[in-house]
Parts: sequence; structure tokens; C-alpha cells
Amino acid sequence: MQPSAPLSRPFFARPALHVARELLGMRLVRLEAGERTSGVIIETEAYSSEQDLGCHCRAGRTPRTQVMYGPPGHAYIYFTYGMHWMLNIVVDVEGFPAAVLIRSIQHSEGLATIASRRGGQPPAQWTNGPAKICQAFNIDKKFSGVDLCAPDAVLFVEPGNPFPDSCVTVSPRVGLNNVPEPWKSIPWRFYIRDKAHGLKDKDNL
DNA sequence: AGCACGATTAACT
DNA sequence: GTTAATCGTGCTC
Repeated sequence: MQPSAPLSRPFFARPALHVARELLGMRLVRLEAGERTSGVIIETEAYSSEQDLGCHCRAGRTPRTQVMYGPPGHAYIYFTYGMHWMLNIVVDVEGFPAAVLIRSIQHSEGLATIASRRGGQPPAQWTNGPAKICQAFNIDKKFSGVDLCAPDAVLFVEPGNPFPDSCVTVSPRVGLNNVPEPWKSIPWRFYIRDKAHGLKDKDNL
């Protein structure tokens, strides 16, 4: 498979639910010292608007959430539980706060590098969580606000093989234990139902 | 200036 | 199933 051009800004300049669903099957790519590390996105969550009480933007514009109000296609990175970084991609139109959290990927390139950063965990545990992806790809606050659509981006998303709806499960978002309804249960999480079957015959795995 | 909590993970029992 | 780790952020005083 030839390397393809990264997804450009119009892909991200749409409502969070659309982008979250369509990112499934796309490839998250990290360039580091000339090496490619990548994986197919298999789980995402949508966060959208100040009315969404599960979204950090419920607090409005703050130093942390500022980037979510900016142009789409940039990285929104935040730190939680005193030790974990999370990668989101800013979506929707500039001025409207929305982002998609990348929760899980199926790693496929740069496996030796990923293994070295994942502390002897078995491969199935390398990138099956938002903080694990950031650890595996060496992503932290230095990526806050970085443009994933820039010509020289070292973190971006490539087109992949889209999953049909038959492979996709929709559910409430994870970890919003103290968030009031309806936001706690609103089905804004998208993931591949049967990873083994869903990823069958896909490239570069 | 102080406080409670978190879009999690790994290591326990 | 339970819990410690660990600190930035936003809110209250």
C-alpha cells in the first residue's frame, strides 16, 4: 500500500459525531526520527459543545480548552489522573468547541518502538486505551495545539479502509461517572464490535 | 492559597 | 472487584 496524503482539514471540519464514526478504519501516524509508528483507529468518542456536561468545554474557554475553540484538525491534548496524557482531534467549525477522543487503535507499524515504551505488556495491551496510545506514540503536552493537517506534521491521520456499520458498535462514553444525564449515557462512543473479524483482510496489520 | 476531582492504568486481593 | 499513583485544572475562599 502506497503512503497516502494525510486527511485534510475539511474532513475534520464537520460535527463530532460524523468525524468520530468515520475515523474508524483511518490510520493514526506518528513520525519520529524518520520512523513511522502507526495503527488503525478502532475506538473513538465525540465531545461537543458547552452544553455537553461530559466535555471539558462545559467550563467555557479556559487556557486548557482554548484549542477546542480553534480551527479543526489540531490536537487537543490533556493530562489527567496525575499521570496520563490523552489525544483528541479538534473538529467542527472554528469557534465551536468539539473534539474526538482517540481511545484505541490496532497497532501496525513501529512495533519495536511501541513495545519498548509499553513496559513488557503483551501486544494486546499496547494501544487499547487512550493513555496507552499516547505512551506508545510518545505524545504529550508538547503536541497541544499542533496542526495535524500541516505539510510537515509528525502526527496525522491517513485514509484507511472504512468499516461498514455492521462492524461498528455505539455505546455511552467511558469514564463519565460523575456526569449528569443525559450526557452520561448518550451514545457517543464508537468502536469495532469484533476486532478479529472486523480487521480481517485489512492492510498492514 | 487551598481544595476536590479526573474522558486512566496497572497491580493488587 | 478494588485501589493507589500523582498533578493540572477550575472553582471557592
